[in-house]
Amino acid sequence: MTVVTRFAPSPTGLLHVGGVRTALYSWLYARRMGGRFILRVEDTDRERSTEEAVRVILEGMAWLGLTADEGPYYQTQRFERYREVIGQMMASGHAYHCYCTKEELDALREQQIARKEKPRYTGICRDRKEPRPGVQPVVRFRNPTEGTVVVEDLVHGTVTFQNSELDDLIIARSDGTPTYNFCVVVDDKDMGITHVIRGDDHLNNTPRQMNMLRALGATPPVYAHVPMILGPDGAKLSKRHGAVSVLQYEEEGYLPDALLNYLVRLGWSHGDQEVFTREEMIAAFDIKDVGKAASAFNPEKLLWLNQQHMMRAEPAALVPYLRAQLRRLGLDSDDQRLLEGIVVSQRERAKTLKEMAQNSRFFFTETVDIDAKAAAKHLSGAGLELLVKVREPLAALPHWTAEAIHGVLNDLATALGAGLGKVAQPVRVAVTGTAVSPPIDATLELLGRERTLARLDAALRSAAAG
RNA sequence: GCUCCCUUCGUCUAGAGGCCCAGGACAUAGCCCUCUCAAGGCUGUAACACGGGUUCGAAUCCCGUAGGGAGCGCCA
Repeated sequence: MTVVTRFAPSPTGLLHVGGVRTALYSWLYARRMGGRFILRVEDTDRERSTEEAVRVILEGMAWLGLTADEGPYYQTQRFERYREVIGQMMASGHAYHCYCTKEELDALREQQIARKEKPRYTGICRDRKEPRPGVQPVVRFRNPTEGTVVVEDLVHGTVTFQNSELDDLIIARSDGTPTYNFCVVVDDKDMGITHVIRGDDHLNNTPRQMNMLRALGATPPVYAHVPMILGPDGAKLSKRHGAVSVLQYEEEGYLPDALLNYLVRLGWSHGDQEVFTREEMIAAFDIKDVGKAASAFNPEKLLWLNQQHMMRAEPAALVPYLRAQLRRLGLDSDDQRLLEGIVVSQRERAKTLKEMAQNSRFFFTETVDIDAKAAAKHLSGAGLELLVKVREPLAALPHWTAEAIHGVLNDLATALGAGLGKVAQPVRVAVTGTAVSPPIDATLELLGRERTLARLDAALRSAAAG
C-alpha cells in the first residue's frame, strides 16, 4: 500500500519552526516510503485566516524544498463536499440536530465546572424528534457511549480512551458551516491519507476522529503524534523566541538544509550523526524513532549546523544565497570567481550567509573606512613603514596569486626578522579596514592588485595627512 | 476539576536488565595549531526527577509521588 501523508496547517498564525518540523516529518516519511505528500490548508475559520499566513506557508515550504505531490488543497473550497457528508450522516443516524442555545450550553458548562466535572455536552438533543421554534440547530456527531477507542500511535504506542469520556461534538455550526474536526475526517478519508503525522496537541482529538471515520465506513489511518517544540527557555514557543515566520530564517542567512537538519534532529536521532544531507535524512528517517518529549529550540546549535552546511556545500551552490544577502546591503557583483572565492575563504568564519555578506563588504566597495582602533594599533610608525616596504614587491609581482603574495609577505617578514603577523596585520587593516579578515594572501588575491595597491596608497596618504 | 501525554548533562540526544561509576553533539573552560578572526585537534566541567518494589543485577520492568504539557469551544 502506498503511504500518503499530509501537512495540514491552518493559516491563522505564521508558519513557524514547530509547524515546519511536523511538515518535515510528514514529508520525510512519504519520501522514505516512496509515498505521496499532500499539502492542505485548513482555512475553515474565515475570521482568523489571513492571506499573509497562506503566503508564508506556500513560500516557506517552497524555500525549504518540501514539495508537495498534491495540493495545496483549501478546505474553504470543499464546503460542498462537507455538506454532502453531513447529509449522509444525518440520514444514517450518525448525526443529529441539536437545538441547545449557546447560552444554555455555557450555563451547563459552568455548572459542571462548579461540580468539578469535566465540561461536556450531555446529549440533551440526542433523541429529540421535533425542531425547536426560533433556534437554528447545529449538527452533532453521535459518538458511541460505551467501549474504548484504541490509538496505536507510532510515537506514543498504544493509547486508550473511554468512549464515555467523549461527548457529541458539533460538526456543523448553526449557519451550516462545518467544523475543524469534521473537515479533517472527511479530508483524510477522501484524500486517502494513510499516515497522519501531526502535533501531539491533537492526540486528544484522535479518538473522536477515529469514531467519525468508522461511522463513515472508513478505516482510520495510522497516527503519529510528534511532540511540540519549546522556546529556548523551555516555555511554549513565543513570538519573542522562535515563533517567527520561517521566512525569517531565510532573511537571517540560514540555509534551508541546515534548518531542516536542525529540526529533524530535534526529537530524533540516528546514532551519533549530527550533520545530514537531505538524502541522508530521507534514508535514515523513521517516524518510529521520534522521541516522545517536547524539546527546546537551541539557536546556537542551529547556528553551528548552518556553518557546517556552508562548509560542506559546493561553493557555487552558496553564491546565489550570498548574493541575496549582499543585495540587502546594497552590494552586488556577478563575478562568479570572486563570489566563490569569498564563500570559500569566509565560510569558516561566518555562521550565516548574512554574516558572511557583512564581513565581506570591503570586497565590493571602492574604498574602505579604516577602523580607528585597528589603525591605532597597526598603522602607527612601524606599520606604515611596512606598507611602504610591501608595496613595491607587490606591484612588481608577475602573477597575482595567493601563493606569490604569500611569498612576498613571508620574505619581508624573514628579512625583518619578524613573524608574518607583523607584516600581515598592517596590510590587513589598510586593505580591509579592520583587523579581521580571511588569510591575507587569499584576501589580496580576491581583492585584486589594483585595489590592493590603491588602498595601501590611501592608507599611507591619510596617515601622512593625519 | 476531569481525561490524555511527558520526565537522561544548561540544551538536543544515545541507551530497548549486565557492554553505562552512562556515550555523542551544541554551549562552556583550558591547551594545541596559527598572519587576525575563525575553522580544526585534544582535554575538562556537567545528567538517569523522587520514592518504593521486581531481580543475583535497573537509566532500562512494575507501582506510586512530584513537576511539566495538551485537550475538555457553534477555534483550529
